[in-house]
Amino acid sequence: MEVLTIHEAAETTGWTPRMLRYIERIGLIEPARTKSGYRQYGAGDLQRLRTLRELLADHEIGLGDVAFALRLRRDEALEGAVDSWLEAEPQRPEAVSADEWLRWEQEKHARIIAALTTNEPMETAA
Amino acid sequence: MEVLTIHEAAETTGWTPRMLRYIERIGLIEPARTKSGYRQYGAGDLQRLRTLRELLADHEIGLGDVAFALRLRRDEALEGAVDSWLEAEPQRPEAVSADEWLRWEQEKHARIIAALTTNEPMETAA
DNA sequence: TTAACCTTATCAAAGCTGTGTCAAGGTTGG
DNA sequence: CCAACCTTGACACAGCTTTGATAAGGTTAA
Repeated sequence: MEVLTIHEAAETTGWTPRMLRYIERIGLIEPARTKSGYRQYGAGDLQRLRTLRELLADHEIGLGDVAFALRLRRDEALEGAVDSWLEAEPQRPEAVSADEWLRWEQEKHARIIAALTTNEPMETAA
Repeated sequence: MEVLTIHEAAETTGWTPRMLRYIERIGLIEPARTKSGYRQYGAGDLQRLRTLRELLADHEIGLGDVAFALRLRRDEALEGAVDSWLEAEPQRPEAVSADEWLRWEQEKHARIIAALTTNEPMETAA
């Protein structure tokens, strides 16, 4: 047996067919299709569906959260913007003047751009 | 003028006081407090409130999304788990046997751990 | 060929998010 | 001391997310 239909995949992973379609729609797992459009879940898809369940349960997060993490990873501009915003976090308000903060902000952007163009630490190629 | 009250902060940032409390409750911006509990918004808080508005508008994301990104950044176990799950993404199902996939999975964890303990590319210290 | 699948689309309900408003009470500055 | 703030908590509502059910129709394998 090479690939499973949506009902079979649902059976072996604990999701419902409905949810498998939903998970696909939000971009998390997009199985191959037959010529006529039937979904074909391969071994990798099944494993990912199972680990997805664990991920959600273990950390009390939702599908939307994982979808957002995926979006972050695919949209570098977004990731940069979010990271950049979060970066300023640990500042205690009293500790900085508006001026210092602005300089920090500008340097931060520079740092992030530098990091983006310098680091490519984890190539996905085997 | 050093710090602003919640209504003043709302005024100058375009949020409502209600939303400022909400933003605090989801962990995004936690202003200092006076001894008696009044919120004190400093220059940094105000700047972050303004850039937060931009961030949401520019990228069509919600406060909950930013809150999740913050959670990712604070909970390394969560971040590792999510990244690890997303990592397997580009695989085409037909291309891998279950065996190969499992090995890939295991190596991936090793790679991620290695990366975590090796890279500390962006120190937040000035 | 036909039963048992699959597809997409739609209606629906439960729950969460984001936001307003109000109440009961504490703090503060003139 | 009191008007004008602030606090938390609650009720409420629109809109979105998550999930199920069902319908109308295409595909497939015995």
